[in-house]
This record gives sequence, structure tokens and C-alpha cells, in this order.
Amino acid sequence: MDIRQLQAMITLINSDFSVSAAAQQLFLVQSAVSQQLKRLEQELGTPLFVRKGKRLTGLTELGSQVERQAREILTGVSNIQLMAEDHLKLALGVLRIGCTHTQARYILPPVIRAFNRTYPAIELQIHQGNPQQLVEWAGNDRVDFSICTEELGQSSKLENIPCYQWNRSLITLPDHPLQAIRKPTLEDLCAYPIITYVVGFTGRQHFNSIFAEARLQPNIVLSAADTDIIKAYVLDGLGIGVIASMSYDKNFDASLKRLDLSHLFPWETTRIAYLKNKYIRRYQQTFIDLFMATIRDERSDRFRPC
Amino acid sequence: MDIRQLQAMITLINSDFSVSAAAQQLFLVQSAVSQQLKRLEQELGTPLFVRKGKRLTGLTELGSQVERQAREILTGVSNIQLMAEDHLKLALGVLRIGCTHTQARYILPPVIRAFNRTYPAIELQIHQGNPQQLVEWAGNDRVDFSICTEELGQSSKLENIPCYQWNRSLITLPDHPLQAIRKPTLEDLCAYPIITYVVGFTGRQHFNSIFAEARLQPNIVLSAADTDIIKAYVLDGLGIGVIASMSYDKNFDASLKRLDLSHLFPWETTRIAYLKNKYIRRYQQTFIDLFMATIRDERSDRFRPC
DNA sequence: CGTTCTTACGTGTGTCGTAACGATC
DNA sequence: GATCGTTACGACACACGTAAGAACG
Repeated sequence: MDIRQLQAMITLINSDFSVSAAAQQLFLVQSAVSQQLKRLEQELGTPLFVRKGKRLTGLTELGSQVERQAREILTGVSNIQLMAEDHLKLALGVLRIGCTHTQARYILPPVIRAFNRTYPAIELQIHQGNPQQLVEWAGNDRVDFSICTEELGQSSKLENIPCYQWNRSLITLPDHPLQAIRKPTLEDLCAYPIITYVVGFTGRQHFNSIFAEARLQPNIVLSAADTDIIKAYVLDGLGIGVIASMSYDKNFDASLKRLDLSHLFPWETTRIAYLKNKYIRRYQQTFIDLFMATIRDERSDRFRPC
Repeated sequence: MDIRQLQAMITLINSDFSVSAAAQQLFLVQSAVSQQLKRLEQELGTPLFVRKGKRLTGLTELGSQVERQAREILTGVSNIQLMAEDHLKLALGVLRIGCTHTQARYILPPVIRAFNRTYPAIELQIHQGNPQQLVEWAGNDRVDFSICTEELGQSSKLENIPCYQWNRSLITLPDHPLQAIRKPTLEDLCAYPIITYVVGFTGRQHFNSIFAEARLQPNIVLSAADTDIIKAYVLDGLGIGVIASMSYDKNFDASLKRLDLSHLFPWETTRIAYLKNKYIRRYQQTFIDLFMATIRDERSDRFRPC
């Protein structure tokens, strides 16, 4: 058995069973990958893939058993290489972070500034995606970490670190009547057209549940994947905004007034997740540490460390 | 990086850093192994081994990090092969059991009989050793399971299953005065020369502690690694024997009388241990199941399932 | 001086790429 | 007929074995 054979198998799976796509990923020609897969099956003496004619379409029962092991082996192999690089104190490399817009725009900037001061030679990549993609990317080692609020706790492939908790705020135009109320109720919110996140992002699921439990029907006029869109439409007068509190920046958003809503909604937990058993390089650990430190230092009513 | 390189590294470590011994293990010439090790180090760009001149003497710091990963990788690789063989329903192969004399002689026979009925084509190997060796063998994958009472719980490399609990019995010649007492005390035992196990075997450690706690000094005239020796000398009139209760066989040992001592000593737990993350083949699982079932069925005052 | 590891060199296996073929949409 | 996967074949690389050399006890 050969590591490259396992690599081929996993890349194939990650490319939806397209041999040519896998070959491209691996910088090989299709035939080479075909041969590797064939040899692997021959060596094990039984097919790993379900075939429809010549097309590969899925894994056999044994195939998925092998897949799990193969992934572990490949993380192990990659770990050895990372450990060696780390040991050489190679302070150059890439740090691939997967996150949502909210994290990239409102949480990460100070962390990244600090990180870049410490490791100026490390290339930082921010891969923006939705929570499902972030889970997939972390699981496939296409990013080193994923940072977001949804989903990360679920996957058994991932290790996760709870980082901070946040809740929601109301944003409105300055003269809005709701700003006169100290602690608005869910009913108060329902009286106005609401702009907030789409389902799957930034706690929208829990947002919905709270209204459902109260048997209320909020009037969502618009939902968006990121806060900037929400703000733009609130400014435009389309409705009131319900956003993650840490997305309000009093310097940039002076034209909008913020009102805390944490008495209405559950606190959400944002986590960093990475592939289980993956070796964390020194500079990656530094990133996590800086992230945590930044959270602690920026203690405010908009979010809290955990 | 290559699996064979990792294999070479681990075999080298397992052979006390003798390249030639490792080469023999791997059915290669020394130079081939030398080259593999060299290539591995070159590829990682930093030495893994501490050298004294040409001799390899140990691992560098990085080396031991890599060792851990490499072992995991190799178990993974072996797992894939085992899964494939299992899937082919190859009911032939080898089952390598490491155990002490006590297990081999007094516990395993009915299990092995039953197992052999189910899988007549599987070759059973019993590797007898002391508890330290058993841990080492299971950790190096030189045996599939180790079965014994001592040590197995400790090693972080091993997974262990508690199987049954046992305690000690006194054996004497039939006319011995102690047999007149229902529940002898530690003091009673101290009045006679005692024959029991050597330290490291079959609960001798706890045996010692009990006397030490009671501030008593037992008169150990002879200690042996296995029960047969103890019995022989008891028969010979050298002293009274303290043995694991399950080692008494009323058919064979009719010339010796047994007296339960479980009111004096702590119960010991015998465990099956195997390499963590190792894939357990179907017939191996069957063996474990049969072992457990046999214990349950043979319920007696001499040991109890747990 | 024997043992043990390393280095140099020739040979053979095996993997990759090119290219032609076969199948599928 | 265009895309995708397999098979055949040649070229090259690489790992093993032989053999000679170097360091250690």
C-alpha cells in the first residue's frame, strides 16, 4: 500500500468521484490516478468504489471503512511534515482561515493585525463561506481552522474550541420610536418590518425559534447573509435591523442607533474548529491565542469570552 | 514520505536502534534500511535520531514526536489491510494472544476449545510472558491481545477491557491445621512458611501491601512465576501456598486442599488489552466474546465476571 | 579484528506521461 | 461528438542488493 494511493482515493472522494478533477488537484494526469486507484483495489483484493459502467459513483461498504482510516493516515502524514517544518522554525507558510463574513469583518481585523506583527512572513488566507462549507473545508483540510457560530459543534471529524458568546442588537435610524424603549419586547419588534440574517447564518435559526415559541410572526422584509447588507437597507429606511451585536461599530455606524436585545434571545457561541488529530503548528497556536486574547481584551457589552 | 520509511523507523526503535536487527525483521539488507532512514531524515530536513559516531542510539525531540504519529499511521495502514481481509471473509489467519502462565493454563483452555470449533482454520499463538512484556508486545503489535492482571491498565497506548475479578486461595496438604479454621487471619498465615508468586506476577504487589499495611512480616520461603511450581513445592511439604483461586483445579489438585482467602485480600481485575485504534477483526471479536461468555458461564466462587 | 553502519554503483521494479481506445451523456 | 475513464507502452526514477569503505568496541 502506498500513501499516494490513499491520497488519490481521498482526493477522488473530495472531488465527487471525478477522476479527472482529482488528477488535476494532485497535479497528475488522469491515467495515473486511474492506475493508483486500480492498484489500491487490487492490493486489497476487493472493490472500494461503486461503478456505473466506467464512471465511479460512490464507495462500497468497505470503501467507506477504508476512507475513514485513510483520512486519519493522511492527517498523520501531514502532521509529520508539519512537525518537521515547525521544528526547523520555518516561520513562513500559510495560515488558511475559513470564516463567515461577520467574523472576517468585525472580529478578525485586530487579531490579524497582531498576528501579522508576530509572523510577517506567514501568508494569511481568509476563505469566506457559509457554515456548511466551513465544516466541509475544515474536514477536508482545505482550511486550517474554521471560525463560526453554526454547525461546528456537530461534526465528529472536527475538534472545536468555544471562543466567545454574543447576542443580538437592534439597529434603527436615529429617530425611530423603538429607541425610546429601554427593553423592547418581541411584540414591539413585530410591529415593524425587520431585516436580519438568512437561515443558516449568524444565529438566524435561534432567532426564528424564539418567535415561534412565543407564537409570534415577525415581519421579515429582507434577509441577508451579512451585516453590511442589513445596515445598508436599514439606512435606506426599509425597516429595523436585528444583527449580531459585535457587528455594530460605533465609529462607522454613527448614523444608526443600537439597542441591546440580549434580554430577548439566547446567547450564541462562536467556535474555532479544526480537523481532529491535526497537528497545530506553533504559529497556528499563536493565532488561536491571539484570537482569545483579543476577545478578552476587547471586553464589551457586545460580546463576552467563554 | 513513504510508509516503508516509517515502518523502518518504527522497526528500528523496536529493535533498540540496531539497524541490522531492524533489517532482518523487515527482510531487507542493512543498507536498504540505512537508506530509508536517511531519506526520511532528508525529506524532513532535520535529524530524527541521535547518533554516536555511526551508531544510532536514540530519538531526537522531533524524532519522538514523529514516532507517535508514525505508529498511528502504521496501525492505520494495517487496519486497512485487516478490514479488507475481513471483508473477503477470509477465515484464515493468525490470532496472537499474549498472556501469563495463569491465563494460559487455567482460564484459556475452554475459550480456545470453543474458538477452535468456530474458526478451525485460524492459527492460535500463545505468547507467554511477564506483564511488562505483554504490555510491550501489545504496544508493538507483536500480539493482537494481551491478557493479564497487572500493568495493562496503565499504558496510554493500549485499550483495555476488564474481564473478570479473582482473589486468592490458600492451598495446603490435606491434614494442615489451617484447614480447620474457617476464616484464617493474616496472622495465622504468618505462622507458616509461605509459597506464592514473584513480584510483578498475579497480584503479588497487592499481596505484599496487605501485609505491610497490617505491619506483618509473612515468611515467604519461595516465590515462583507460576502456580504449578507453587503447587509442586506445597505438595513437597515446603510450606503453605497462596495462589490465585482460579488456578485450583479440583480434579487435578485433589491431593491439595483449598481455602478461600478473599476476606483478606483485595479483588484483582484481569483485563484484555490491545493497541489503541487497532481494527479488531471479526474473529478477534469472536474470541473476546467467547472469553467473556466462558467467564460468565463458569460462574464459581473462584472468580467473578465484571 | 569483528561488528555495525555508511556510501557507491548496477539492476530491476514500478510509477508517470503519451496516446489510442471504449463508454457514457 | 465531446467528455471521461481505461488500457497499452515507453521513459525515467527510485529502492533494493552487492560490495567496498569507515568508525567503533
